[in-house]
Amino acid sequence: MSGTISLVEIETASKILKLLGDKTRLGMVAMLSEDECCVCEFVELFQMSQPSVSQHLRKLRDVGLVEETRRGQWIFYRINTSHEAYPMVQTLLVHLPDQRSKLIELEQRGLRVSCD
Amino acid sequence: MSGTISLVEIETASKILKLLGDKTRLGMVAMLSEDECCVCEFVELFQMSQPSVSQHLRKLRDVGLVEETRRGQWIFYRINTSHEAYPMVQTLLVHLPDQRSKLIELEQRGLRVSCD
DNA sequence: TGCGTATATAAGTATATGATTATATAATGA
DNA sequence: TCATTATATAATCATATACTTATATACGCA
Repeated sequence: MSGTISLVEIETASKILKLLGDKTRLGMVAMLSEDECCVCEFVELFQMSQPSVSQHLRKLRDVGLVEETRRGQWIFYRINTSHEAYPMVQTLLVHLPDQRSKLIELEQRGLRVSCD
Repeated sequence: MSGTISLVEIETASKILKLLGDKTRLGMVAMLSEDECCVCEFVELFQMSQPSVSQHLRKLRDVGLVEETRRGQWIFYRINTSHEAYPMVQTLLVHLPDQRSKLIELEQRGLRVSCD
C-alpha cells in the first residue's frame, strides 16, 4: 500500500546499520542493488582477499540481508528484498552514488562472471 | 529543489552508519529528531551511566551529526540538519518507531529538563 | 567563597571486529 | 581420477569499541 512505511525496531535497525557501517559491506550491498555478484567479482572490485570477501558476505547472509545461489563453480549473491529491514536499506541506498559504472568496467576487463 | 537527492560517498556514508549501528546512538538520534535533549535526560532514558552517554554524544558530535548548546548547567544536544549526510539519516529515521511517548513519559515523571 | 549538580575527559579493561594465513569443500574439465 | 578454480571456514592477531571508575571543569546558588 503506497503511503505505508514499514517500521523497524531500533535494536533491529542498529544491527543492520552496524553491518552497513563498514565501507566494504556497504559497497557490496550497493553493488548488489544493481545486480547479482559472485565472490570472485567482489575480490576484484574491492581488491581484497577472498576469505575477507567471504567473511563479509557471511555476515550479511547471517542476518538475512543477502541470499546466495550456486551456479556451477560460482556462488552468486543477491539482496533479499523480503527482509524486514529491506525498505529501510533501500531508502538508504538511494543516497549513495550509482555503482553501475564499476560493473561495466569489470565487464570490459573481461572479469564479469555470467552463467546462463 | 524537490526531486534532487543529495548523494553521499560510500566511505562517508559507512562512517555515519557505523555510528548509527549502535542501539544507544541510534536511539539518541531518533530522540533528537523529535526534540533537543540534554545529557541527564539520556542517562534516564537509556538507564546508562553519565560518562557512557557523554562518550556516545561525543562520537556523534565529532562527525558533526549533532550540535550542542549550553543553557545554564545543562548542555542540550540537537541534530545538525545541515550535515551533508542529514538527508540520508532523515530518510532512515522515518523507518524507526516514534519516540515521542518516551519523552512524554519522562516529562510525566518530572525528569524533563526545560530552560527558558 | 564553598557546595551541589551537570557534564567532559582520561585511564583501564573486556569484548568485538576485520584482516591474514592455512586448510577444507565443491564443482569443472582433462 | 587428478588438477584447477571457486568458495567457505578455522585459527590467529592487531586494533577498535563500549563500558567502568576516577577525576576535572563549569555553572548556580546560598
